[in-house]
Amino acid sequence: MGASLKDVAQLAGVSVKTVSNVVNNYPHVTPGMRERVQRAIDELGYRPNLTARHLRKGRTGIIALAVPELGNPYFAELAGAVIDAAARHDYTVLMDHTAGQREKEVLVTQGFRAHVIDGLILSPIELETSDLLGRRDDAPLVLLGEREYDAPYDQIAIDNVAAARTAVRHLTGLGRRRIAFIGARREMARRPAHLRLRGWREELVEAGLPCDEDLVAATDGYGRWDGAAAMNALLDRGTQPDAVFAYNDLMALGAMRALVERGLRVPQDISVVGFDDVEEGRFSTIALTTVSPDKQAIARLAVERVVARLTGAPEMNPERIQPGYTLIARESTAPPSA
Amino acid sequence: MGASLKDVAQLAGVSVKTVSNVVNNYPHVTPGMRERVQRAIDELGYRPNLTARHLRKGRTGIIALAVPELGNPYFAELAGAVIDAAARHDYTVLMDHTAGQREKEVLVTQGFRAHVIDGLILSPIELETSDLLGRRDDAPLVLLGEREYDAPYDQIAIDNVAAARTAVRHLTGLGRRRIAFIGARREMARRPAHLRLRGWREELVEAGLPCDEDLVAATDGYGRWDGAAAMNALLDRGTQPDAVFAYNDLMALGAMRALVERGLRVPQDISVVGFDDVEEGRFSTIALTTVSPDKQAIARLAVERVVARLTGAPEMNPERIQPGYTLIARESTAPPSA
DNA sequence: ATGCGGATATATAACGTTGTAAAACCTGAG
DNA sequence: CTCAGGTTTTACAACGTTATATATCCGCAT
Repeated sequence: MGASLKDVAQLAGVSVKTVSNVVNNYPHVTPGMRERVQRAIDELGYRPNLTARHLRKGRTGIIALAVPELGNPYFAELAGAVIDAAARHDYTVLMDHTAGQREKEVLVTQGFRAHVIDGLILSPIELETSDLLGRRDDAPLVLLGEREYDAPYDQIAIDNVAAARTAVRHLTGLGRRRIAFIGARREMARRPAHLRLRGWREELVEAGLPCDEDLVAATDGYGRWDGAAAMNALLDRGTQPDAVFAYNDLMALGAMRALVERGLRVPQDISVVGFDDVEEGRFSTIALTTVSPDKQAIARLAVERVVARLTGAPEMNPERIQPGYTLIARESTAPPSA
Repeated sequence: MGASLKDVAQLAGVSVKTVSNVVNNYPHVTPGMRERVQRAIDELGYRPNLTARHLRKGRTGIIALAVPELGNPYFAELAGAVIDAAARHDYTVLMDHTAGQREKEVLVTQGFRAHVIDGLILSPIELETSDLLGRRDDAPLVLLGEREYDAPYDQIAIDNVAAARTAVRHLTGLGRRRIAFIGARREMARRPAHLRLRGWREELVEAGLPCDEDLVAATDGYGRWDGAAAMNALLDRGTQPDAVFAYNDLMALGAMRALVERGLRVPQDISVVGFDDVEEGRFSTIALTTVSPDKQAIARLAVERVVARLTGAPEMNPERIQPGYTLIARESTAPPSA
């Protein structure tokens, strides 16, 4: 197995601590000594055992990032950004996925991998506020995503209601009048927690346009397939929308695919707007109009927040931070063809 | 901070080891004792310190997975599969990405996070065989992906040459005659390492069709944008292919987008085949024909291999394992329109 | 010479866990 | 009442580090 400090010390004929001092280049070490020890280190190919260091220091330098599903490119892209941001602070990221199951989310919340992670960034889906209160683990926790929680933790998310309203306003501005919403999960269809749905509703009400339940298509999951199924369901039941606002890009893409299969033209017959600005939407045959949250900022802020609590200001007041977003109009939206 | 075994022992009035025995439910513990200790555990909210356990046992239960880029859905989907496979063996996955840079790949190879990971699954891009020889770290290493290495490590990859030939044969079978290849990295264009390129060439030669350099479009990266750029370059320089075989789905999708923008019809004017079977391709407006490697099998085999070396058979002979693949014909390929 | 102070090296004790070996405790047979 | 034989519990050491406090060294002023 790998050599330890002791082995190096023995070979160099010095004390263990001296080797440690060299390894961590502690200032007060004679150049001669430093070289002698270094030679032994090289000869044995010594590499410090981080596990031991972790135990001694009580810190591991690892942050966990728990997302529902890596297969969703939004989370994959976000994960990449988080890994980079963490690296800038010398932290490593341990990935986990919850499949959007409440049970797993709770598990992650309650000291998952106790003591091996210094902090946790979680993007929950089913988690409830009550699950958060009475949390025992004391590792800093930052929440991401669409849900808002009444709990003392940092939450980083764009203003989903406003963003959704911007998307819908884009459609109404184009002259669309029957705007459907795709992606309310069945169980939550009428819960206020669904911010994007709320934004859709608010904007339509304000514009004096219909926003009845008929225009809302529930889904089971958040994937392309769910989007396609919801779109088909909507059309099958006779709803005739002239535009669709989807909960996310994946569902929007699925919906577009369903529309094309039925011979409907996007954007002329039905315009489509997504949410997330996943790269895939940019390169889709019909490029997708979407709401683009600032993923870099989200990742950066989340990491900074965790790191700040870890180094120095643990009792900092929890905040709700709202990074920016932009609406990116592409090919999937246009005025109705006369 | 969290309570330790010592705290629990003190509260329960027993020895530290007894508490440890209860925690690990060691058989020889009196029911009464067990209950008394359990009560103390609950009262203090004790959670075992995994770091200490790791140090003691010399194992962490963590395997690292290093991929070039999480933003590429192929790797994201693969990562998901690896995480699941690892979970089945009670291992956790630490993600890292190398951005496809040789330097980072080498770093990962040489005992990255020494001693905190038990094993490593790496999907290299630029890594050379020489980087692998003389590796000092003794954590099991499994290599994934298109490159083949002459080094004593397990390698898991589908038969890329055969798979590429299958893809090309599909095109020739459809009556396509000028089949371009997109995605040879500039530096490697003529290296034998590029298995998919080799397959393309072999199949064309055997079919007596042209496979000159003019039909090969080099790229810098592996993304959608690179695919689009390569496609445009190909057409700009006057090459007139009637089909394109792309190194991966992302590039194929980018190429399709470029073709549509130029007013060319897919599949009629130019047919397109990708590689990876990323979900995105299935839902693309023009569903993408592709080679589908068995990702579940790849993930499962990689994890099993690592775990096997970790538990029991460390000196097992390194093997090259080839999981299966299928060609999935969808809408992006068809016979030329007369 | 003697002593002082700063720089360099060391011995020892933790961090929280588990393996080992030995101690304490039972039970029932002689 | 004693002791063998088993079960249950304990003390102690170790995993590889680093912090603390202590020891050693050196040059230089007294």
